[in-house]
Amino acid sequence: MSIQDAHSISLQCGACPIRHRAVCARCETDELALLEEIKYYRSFEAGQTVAWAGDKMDFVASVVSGIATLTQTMEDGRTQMVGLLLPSDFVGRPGRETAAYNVTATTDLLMCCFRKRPFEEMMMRTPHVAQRLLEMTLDELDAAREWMLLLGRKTAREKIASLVAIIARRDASLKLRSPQGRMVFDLPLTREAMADYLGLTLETVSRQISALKRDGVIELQGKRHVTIPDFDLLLTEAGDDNDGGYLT
Amino acid sequence: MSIQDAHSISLQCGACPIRHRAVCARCETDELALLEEIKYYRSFEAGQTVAWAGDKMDFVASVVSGIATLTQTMEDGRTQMVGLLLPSDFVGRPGRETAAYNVTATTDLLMCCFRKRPFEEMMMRTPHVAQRLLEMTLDELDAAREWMLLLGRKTAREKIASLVAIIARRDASLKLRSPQGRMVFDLPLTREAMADYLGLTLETVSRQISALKRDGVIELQGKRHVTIPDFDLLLTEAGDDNDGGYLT
DNA sequence: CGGGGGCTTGATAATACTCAATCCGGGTGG
DNA sequence: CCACCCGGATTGAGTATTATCAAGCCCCCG
Repeated sequence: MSIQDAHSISLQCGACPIRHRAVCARCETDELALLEEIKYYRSFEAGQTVAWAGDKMDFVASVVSGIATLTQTMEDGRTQMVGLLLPSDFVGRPGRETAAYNVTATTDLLMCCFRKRPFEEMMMRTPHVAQRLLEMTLDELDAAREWMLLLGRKTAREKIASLVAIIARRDASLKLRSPQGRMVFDLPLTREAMADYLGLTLETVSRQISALKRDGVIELQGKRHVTIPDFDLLLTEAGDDNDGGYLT
Repeated sequence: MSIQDAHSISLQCGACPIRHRAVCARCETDELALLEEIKYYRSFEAGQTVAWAGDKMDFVASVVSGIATLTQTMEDGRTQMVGLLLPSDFVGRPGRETAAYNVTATTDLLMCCFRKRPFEEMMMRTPHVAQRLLEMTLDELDAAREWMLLLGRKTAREKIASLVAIIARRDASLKLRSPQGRMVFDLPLTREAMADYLGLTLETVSRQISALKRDGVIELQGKRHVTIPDFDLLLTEAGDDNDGGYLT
């Protein structure tokens, strides 16, 4: 999906790559037709800002392709990432007028947007959108709580290992594989973005990546391309409980 | 509301102190009647565990009075609080069989419980419960993201000031006041619980409380009773943006 | 070949942690 | 009634981890 496409085509919902996971996943054919009427596509280049915290935001959207981040900043410039949005993830809050966070495209990004007002009306009338949104929000809350454990209690090394594991898992799920054994993928984030995710400085990120490489937990081809020789080892380094769970 | 009451009386929803803020806030009279049928009260003493992570949990609940915490722990014992539940807050996730976190009563606690199955059925049939739950979950997600900024980027001093401000705000909202000027209230958490909230050690919590006291940002009567001479000063210490916002 | 962004590495400093001793206040049992 | 005890809290000394400041590298691209 190239950037230009966004202006020239109107993707059919039935053929949408995120159809089965997005906020519209539960919709019936007739509901989909309603969504089809109010949706439009917007694209952003890597690095572009989608919205600034406090901006009026008159749409909500699903990420179709690419990656976006939600970040919060303090007056002195300290910034913390509070959301990492991958394809099918939802942006914006029904019932809120302004953006609560900075939304930034970290790769080229395509979003499926709905004007807020019609979307809210649709949520009132049909239950399936609201049901799916609740489910997705609960999942996000769980992810946020996992993230809080990482931020509050993990060491720098564990934080890096955790982030690599998270990305590995998401990549595997995209490829419909189970995360285990040897895995190969790309890091979609700069060292600075990783630092903002993990509550570290970019120097510490760099050092710990080097350390994990030295210790054979990860292998690097270039700066971004990663090989995990042993996913379980990575999980151990992340401080995650990787024994048990599969017997229940 | 004493502990004994939980076993002897069945509070009428119409007279419930959290009626206007809880998951049932939007319910009509007839929906309330349905809830009334499936609800029951449970009480816990301060310190008791409501559920362990991984336990089967066959109910969801609203906190009626008292305070509970959600915590996550790593194998080596490091623990991070990921939720602080005050009256009207909701516990449990529809559609999930087991508890995802440790739920602990930090004060005497009264909960209004619904067996999961009937509650889920009710969510399917009537929209008002699901709508309110979505709203509450979105609010919690916002709070979690604010919390992430705190954990990832704030100094120990800022963390303490932030926590005191959060508690002050909630206490004010309970008393239907706006948070400003001079404020007096109790800290409902031990130093250790604060440390788990903030991702610090209890020694650091203690030291920073002493420092804020020394600097006149807070005053203490005993260990728990706090006076804030100037709420704006506290917000400044918390690193929060306290100018602007009230003009929009 | 030069420039620049992203990244790495090094030296030093600051913040928060660890280990340890002591304090305080409230409840209990002699 | 008072001494004791205990959990929670405070304070101190020394250490470790991570941040800060700074220099330089790598690789792509013009």
